[in-house]
Amino acid sequence: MTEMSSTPASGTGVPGRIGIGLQLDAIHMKILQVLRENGRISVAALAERVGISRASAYTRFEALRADGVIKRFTAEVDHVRAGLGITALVFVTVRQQMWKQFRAQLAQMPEVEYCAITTGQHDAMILVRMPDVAAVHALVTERLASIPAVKATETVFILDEVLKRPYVLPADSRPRPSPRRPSPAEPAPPSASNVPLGKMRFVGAAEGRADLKNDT
Amino acid sequence: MTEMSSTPASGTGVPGRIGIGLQLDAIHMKILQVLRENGRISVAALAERVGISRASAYTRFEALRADGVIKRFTAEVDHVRAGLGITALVFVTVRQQMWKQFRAQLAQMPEVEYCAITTGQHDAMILVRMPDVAAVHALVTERLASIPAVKATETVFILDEVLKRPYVLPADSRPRPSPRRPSPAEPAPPSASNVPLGKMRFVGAAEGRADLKNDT
DNA sequence: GTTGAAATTAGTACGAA
DNA sequence: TTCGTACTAATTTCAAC
Repeated sequence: MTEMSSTPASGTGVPGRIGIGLQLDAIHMKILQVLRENGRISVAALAERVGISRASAYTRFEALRADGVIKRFTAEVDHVRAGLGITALVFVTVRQQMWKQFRAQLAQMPEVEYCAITTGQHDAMILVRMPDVAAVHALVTERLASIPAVKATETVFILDEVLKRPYVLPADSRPRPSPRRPSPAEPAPPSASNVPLGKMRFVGAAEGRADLKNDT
Repeated sequence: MTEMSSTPASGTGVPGRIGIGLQLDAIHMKILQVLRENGRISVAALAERVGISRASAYTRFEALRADGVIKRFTAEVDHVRAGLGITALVFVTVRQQMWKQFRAQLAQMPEVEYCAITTGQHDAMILVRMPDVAAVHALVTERLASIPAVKATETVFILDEVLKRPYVLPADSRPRPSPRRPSPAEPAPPSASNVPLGKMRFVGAAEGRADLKNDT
């Protein structure tokens, strides 16, 4: 009832993709930059730091949330302090045409913090946080290995997390003129089509992995 | 500013480990659980959801922040919407005794969202977000390859991020009795010492990597 | 640790530029 | 659109229990 960040008071109540039309300008970026470092800042303070009025800050803030640019606000918890001192990466090779099963099983594993489908020799990378090494072992050998969709796994332990930035924004790399396509006048920067990707030494996705989401 | 081990404004101004004395109980965990999903919830609403009084919620909230259990509050931004549509993992082999250099160079690369030191055949894993594939290529071949500490890299693209949980807590796996050591009476669960780690198929850290933080 | 007050601040709804 | 102001509602703080 007293939730601060509920989003019922917006026009579109569509759960999926909404508001793809919001063009982000420099002020939007600045707002994101502040918010990713201090997610609990008041909108008034945000307006002051960005250099706009409070009313504008409220409007933009709400627009960013409604459009899905800001997906959620979260607290970063020290997992060691919370009792999960061990972090491991599990690289999974998934049996073809069983991706749907794999995803379904993952959803039932709350200890998995992150899972990404990747190119390369493995199909997916999973990051898990566990109280001890034995728990990782149990997870991999008992729970993951018992999933039919899992063909093979390779586990690696994280010794230290050097850095974890809240979120990377384009402004971090270099001030791009605008998130639009470059005008035909200026010399086109190197694109994916004219760059020697072979130098990157990455392995393409295994065959049959192109269709990730619609699978039996 | 984006180093992980920063300790924001709190009573004790010690930069390193502070407040190691806070023992987390079930209510603390519940607070973390709520806060990781909704970082902008008011303390009043938090108290209501957790089932304690407002004052207690404030006390515990502040204690969690001061003790570093809650490291920061952040906004999760849709990187695609923000103009960074490509995510890649770069596995780096670091030249021995050049870890300090490697870390220093990483600090100057804002496009790096995450970096972890791992066991296995590679030494570090970096997650980068870029506007296009060409930018990844440029980063790897020009910026990373030019670092003396970097011996070799292997790049993999992320095709889809299946899940990203705000933060995993022990309560997610199963209700553990307490984050303390088990009493001698109960049968000890399998620990790291008596578990066949060989079945996990993970490769140990390369030699000379044990000393990660104090290096020349 | 909890309840209930006051003081402060946040969020909203208008106008005007 | 953005800004500035006033109004309303909420939160935070501080008191006593």
